[in-house]
Amino acid sequence: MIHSVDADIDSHRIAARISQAIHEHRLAPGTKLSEEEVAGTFDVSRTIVRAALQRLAHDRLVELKRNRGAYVAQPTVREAREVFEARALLEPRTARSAAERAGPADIALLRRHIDEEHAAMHDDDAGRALYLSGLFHIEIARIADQATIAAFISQLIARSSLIIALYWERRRALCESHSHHALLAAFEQKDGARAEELMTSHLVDLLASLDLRRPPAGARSLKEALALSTGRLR
Amino acid sequence: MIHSVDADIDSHRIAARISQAIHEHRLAPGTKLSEEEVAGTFDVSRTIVRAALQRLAHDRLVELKRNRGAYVAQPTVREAREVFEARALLEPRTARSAAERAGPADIALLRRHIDEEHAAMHDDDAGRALYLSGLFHIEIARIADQATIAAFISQLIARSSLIIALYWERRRALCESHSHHALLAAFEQKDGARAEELMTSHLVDLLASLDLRRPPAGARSLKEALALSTGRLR
DNA sequence: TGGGACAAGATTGTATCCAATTCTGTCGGT
DNA sequence: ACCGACAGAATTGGATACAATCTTGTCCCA
Repeated sequence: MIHSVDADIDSHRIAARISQAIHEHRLAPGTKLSEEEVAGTFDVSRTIVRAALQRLAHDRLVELKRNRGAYVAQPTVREAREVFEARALLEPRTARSAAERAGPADIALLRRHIDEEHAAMHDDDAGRALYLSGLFHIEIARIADQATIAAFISQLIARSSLIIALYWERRRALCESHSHHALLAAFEQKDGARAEELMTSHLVDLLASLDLRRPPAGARSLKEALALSTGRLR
Repeated sequence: MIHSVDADIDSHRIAARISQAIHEHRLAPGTKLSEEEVAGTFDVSRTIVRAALQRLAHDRLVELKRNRGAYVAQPTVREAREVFEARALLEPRTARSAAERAGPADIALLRRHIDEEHAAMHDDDAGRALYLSGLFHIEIARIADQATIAAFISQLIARSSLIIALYWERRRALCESHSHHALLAAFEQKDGARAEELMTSHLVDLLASLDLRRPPAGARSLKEALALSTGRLR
């Protein structure tokens, strides 16, 4: 599962931790990631942190502004559409082939993911639920045994997490577990065609649950966040 | 075209140069990229080079071996299949939407690419022809106006270049320009469906022109290269 | 002659240092 | 009171120095 990467061990670990924090919505889009602060948190030198931030920047999870530091990315509306466009090309066919290949162990694993997702939901830990929901998709790519595509999907799902943080319409119920259950059923029956359809509509639903009209909803800088939350200033 | 990246300017430039060299088959798979050597070549410090190599490693163009340096990647047979699998998911639909969106300027640009490709071919500069042939695909993704997908395709094409270096069967004529001409015709007629079909079969042809049975054809290390080229060792 | 141990050299990994740029707060002018 | 200029502080960018690891060559012994 964890294929030991021969590249920078620590920077990999730090990038993974930050990535997970973003995924769980514990780091909001726009948050500044000061090199020294991160270095202090993980007790390494800035050199390592810089490598980690570069890696995250390459995955579009953070944006590096020259001489100004690293910030958790804030996908634009356009980027949001592009991410879901890419997912629409990759995930349905991948789900199909995963459904056709899935063995009992794979299905058990997926079921465990869904259960954990439920548990997190019940604990009102929406962040963790979102993270697990992402893992579900990544797991499917892994089952399809396509590491290259899985890497792409991982990146897209991480970015989706940011998009959800910015654009999710609270009004609409997201209710991912329903779609995931349906997908699991298709997997159990090795019904690739149905898995492909379900994944397609799942992605459509997800996109539909976003409000991609004008405004990037979330707090992007502390200043702006306060300005917005307190109504007009003064 | 060149949207000024706010991240490391020099490291971006160096990564691009190395990437192009790989693309043009001027750097063979397995070649070691010594930090100091690269640093000397571009007259910068190792710091910059390390950033560039990390970037290339993220794109799977080089492999970073801990404490042992950076080497031009040598995709396995499995990776080769995966890359073309991913291309098969992304490129046809992208070609379709590009064909439907392409304006006269886009078509002129594509035609210029094909012409340059011909010229390179005529000059017997197979490396440059291959590079331009890759640019043709990337240009299509750009026309489709999907930056995210375009980035994925760019990476896949770069890796394809390595795959071709390792697995291309010289016997079979590659004759990319023929396929590219046909695609261009579909673009001129704004025939998205046809463009999608043509791209699919183009990719199938490309994959078919490779010899993905056992052996990774190219020279991977100097030692092994000599061992192979001189027959049995003394 | 072949193989293993050891030492010197070379290369990468990380930390630290200094320069360059940006940010912040203050001052002075209008 | 508002705006711009300027100085100091803080932060990032890049180079260098040192430590850790690997490679290479030699020597000794079986």
